[in-house]
Amino acid sequence: MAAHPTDRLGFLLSFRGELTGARIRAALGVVGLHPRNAMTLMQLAPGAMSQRELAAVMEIDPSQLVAILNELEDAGLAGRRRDPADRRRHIVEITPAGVEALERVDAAVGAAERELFGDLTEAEQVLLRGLLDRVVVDPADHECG
Amino acid sequence: MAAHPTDRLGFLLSFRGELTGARIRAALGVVGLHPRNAMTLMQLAPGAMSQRELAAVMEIDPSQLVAILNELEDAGLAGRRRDPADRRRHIVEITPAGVEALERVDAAVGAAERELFGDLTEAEQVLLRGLLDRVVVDPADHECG
DNA sequence: TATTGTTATACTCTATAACTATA
DNA sequence: TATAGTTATAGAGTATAACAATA
Repeated sequence: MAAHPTDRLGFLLSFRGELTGARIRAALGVVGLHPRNAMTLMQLAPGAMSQRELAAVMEIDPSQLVAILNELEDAGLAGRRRDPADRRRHIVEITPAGVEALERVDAAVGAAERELFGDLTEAEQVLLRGLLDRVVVDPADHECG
Repeated sequence: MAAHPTDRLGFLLSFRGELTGARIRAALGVVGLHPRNAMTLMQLAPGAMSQRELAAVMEIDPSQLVAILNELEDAGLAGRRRDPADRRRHIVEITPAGVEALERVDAAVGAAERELFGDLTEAEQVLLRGLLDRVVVDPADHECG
């Protein structure tokens, strides 16, 4: 007992995840975009959707999405238009300039991943993915005291 | 190209790490302590040290440590005393009550880890630890834009 | 003059609730 | 009355700089 943080697998995963996240966010920012704005662009790439859907997918509050989309719109990387079927809704879509920016972001993230996982063989990366997928993370019923 | 976030190993590690961290923090809070206060107690368990050393070990600013130690001291879980050799220094040490609290925290973190990694065999947990240790996370020279 | 711990300040993030316009 | 988006406000967290005591 009395295990030091660094001896525990939970802390190791948490800390490595944190640092990996920081490295990925640095890559996301390559175009001069705030990391969360780049993430939003990624979510929009497959196709347009309403703000509410987008907020649900990204698991953020709709009110936070407003500022993100304002910035993306000001930068000409995404656009909002009213849904004719329900004029309360905004349909959000990525612009051609947004697609271009996203390509550069994708390349930077790919490079970051090659750096992060470069010491692992392809097989080991598959193994790591498989193990991570089996870590039980159900955020429910564990509020932080 | 144009890989969706969830397809990328970097995002997977980052997100799992995030959720694992949340679960661990919930466990750290079991005694009613703020997670970072419990972390501080963990660092103090092996032996006393100065505030500056403690801040260095925990990689936080010394000014942030002040509030943490105030709370731990108010709760009777840690104590500060002047270093006779250099009266500028505070020597920080865990109290018997702090050790007791830490035992309960340790038990809760252990339980959280059994939950998180319960689907993995011992061998797989060792494997996961080995793979995580080989992820290259050198935070230097990658500022977030 | 440099160092230890402390205080004060400002900035970012996030969470919440009110507000508008449409339905 | 309920829903989509927006705005405003407050709280936590963090980073920085100024400060007092000691070396």
